[in-house]
Amino acid sequence: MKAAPHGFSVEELRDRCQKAGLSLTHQRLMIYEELMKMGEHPAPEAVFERVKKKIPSLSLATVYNNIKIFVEHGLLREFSVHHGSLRLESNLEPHHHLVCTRCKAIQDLDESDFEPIRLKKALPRGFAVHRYSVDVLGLCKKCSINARY
Amino acid sequence: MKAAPHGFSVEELRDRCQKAGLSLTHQRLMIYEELMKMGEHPAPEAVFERVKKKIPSLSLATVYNNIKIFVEHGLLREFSVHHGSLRLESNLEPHHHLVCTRCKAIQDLDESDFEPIRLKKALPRGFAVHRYSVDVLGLCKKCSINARY
DNA sequence: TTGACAATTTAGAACAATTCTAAAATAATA
DNA sequence: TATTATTTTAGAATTGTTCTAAATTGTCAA
Repeated sequence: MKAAPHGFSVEELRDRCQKAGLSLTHQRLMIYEELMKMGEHPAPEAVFERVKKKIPSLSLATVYNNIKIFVEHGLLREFSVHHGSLRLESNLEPHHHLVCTRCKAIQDLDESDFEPIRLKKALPRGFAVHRYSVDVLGLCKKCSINARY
Repeated sequence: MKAAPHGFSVEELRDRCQKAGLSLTHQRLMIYEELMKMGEHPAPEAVFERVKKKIPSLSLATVYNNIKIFVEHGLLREFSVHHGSLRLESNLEPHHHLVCTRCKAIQDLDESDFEPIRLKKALPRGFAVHRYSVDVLGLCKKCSINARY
């Protein structure tokens, strides 16, 4: 559970914001810094609570706004592509997925299409592995064509 | 986008329900069949809309109920571990995840801990791969201990 | 086959996560 | 410093999901 020291310095962030036509507000900076500090795949609510201690006037909408902006500008990523609603899977055979990050389409890939997944190092003690799930992430044909507008 | 012919026949389903102490209602059967037919990683709402055409009195709660029951009994799976809220990722380095399906905890795993992911077959034409993401799914130490009560 | 009991369904309320809105505040830039 | 574009804010609105209690239906033993 070690926190990783990710992210840009204030100067680098200011630079990137400028290039992207984004104002560097106090809120934006504090949210960014907290996100980088937390490192534990936090939910927006958790970020809000932390930053609110430093900026009591902070609005939850501001946190959502900035998260969206950070993601759009590649400063941050979402853990999973399909956060919005539950997606179900009737295929119980071992398999993996081809996922378009733009249109969110999912396609199954046979497990046998892959070389076996192998770890070089041992996993944390006590973790009982049930299965591996590989997502091949990218843009489907349709979306890669539309991407260059 | 081919639909896969998953799932049990009515008789097999009746059998499994009986063994699990579940009634085999008309709604349950229709929801199950539709789920197996859809195959496209549907959301609950989409299942509801389809089955409602056959059973107009159907309630959305029934769909959610049955999905939960099917998942609990291993007749169905969730596409990705459901966190209920957006989870963020500040680590932009290539890496993978260790995920506990019970407590939903996520831990990063260095990409270098894995042998390279390799495909045996070509992916669908036109798909532009950005990255591979491996989830190692199972129970963390704490949860595997609590699991046997 | 029926009757009793348990399981399920239903509609709508409740809840949680997220987005929207419009006015007020702030940052960028000339 | 003034102007303009961007951002923040609070709260309302929306969406996805769960809860509730009454009505219905399925199961099983007699």
